[in-house]
Amino acid sequence: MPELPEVETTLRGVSPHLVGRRIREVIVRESRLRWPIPDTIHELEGSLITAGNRRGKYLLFTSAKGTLLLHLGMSGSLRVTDPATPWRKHDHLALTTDRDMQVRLHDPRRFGAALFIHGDPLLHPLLAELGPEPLSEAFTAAHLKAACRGRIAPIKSLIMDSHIVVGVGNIYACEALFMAGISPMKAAGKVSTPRLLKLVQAIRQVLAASIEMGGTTLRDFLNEKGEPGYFKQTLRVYDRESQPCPTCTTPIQRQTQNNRSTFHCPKCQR
DNA sequence: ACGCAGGCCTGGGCGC
DNA sequence: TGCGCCCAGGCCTGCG
Repeated sequence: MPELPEVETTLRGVSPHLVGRRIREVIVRESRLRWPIPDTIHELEGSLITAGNRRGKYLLFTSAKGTLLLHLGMSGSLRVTDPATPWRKHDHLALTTDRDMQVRLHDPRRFGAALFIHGDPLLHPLLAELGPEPLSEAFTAAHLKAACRGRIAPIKSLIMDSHIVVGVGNIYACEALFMAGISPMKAAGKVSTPRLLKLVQAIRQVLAASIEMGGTTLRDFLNEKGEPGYFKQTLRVYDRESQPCPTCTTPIQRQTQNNRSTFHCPKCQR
């Protein structure tokens, strides 16, 4: 579900309720996520959360004891709620704060994760090898060009590879490639440098615009208040099979790449 | 090293 | 109404 804009939206929504707050209680109702929730997560109890950050699609909440790492997987979301609110099915984890509020992790498919990391989280194997943040200055055309050199894999696979650039999932990969006029199937190594520059700009633009609108709610993404994001209405190719291309009216095509749906305009994207 | 398919899960929508 | 199939914002693992 969530790509970078949805994770960023979640971070912004949840941070005011966690950062500067002390965790009173950690409640684990279902520990079987992508990896088991470790017992060490209870070390958060009594701890002050001093910072909330995002690295790629990972959320990081810092305490003196260690860092809480959350990943929302395909179907995860965080909700800020009163502790008295009835639990929903698939509410797996909750943090109760000293303000008597709860942040609950809801994740029907359980592809998400909640880990507790001692020491520098950026050295954790999940984070250590990640590529640059797409909205940072480190994500440049030169970087993308170097990553694409000699690669015969489709360009879409490369921009969805978190070792090359983080945060770009299926929706925004399709959208950015449309904006840049590049076919998702084109071999990465064969995309010209000017077009790679356009792609970098398109990725930045589409992610920033989506964050502005609170992310994309396709089916089930909701922010910390349970509200949807509004970027879906802005999508130009994703989930629009057979609908007219907004530029040239050619029907948008859907096909499968790496077991994922790809949407593109066969005329505008080469 | 690289490219790809499979697997992890649940739930919604569809055709029969 | 029910069943089986396909599909879904991610990403790790293991194969050739």
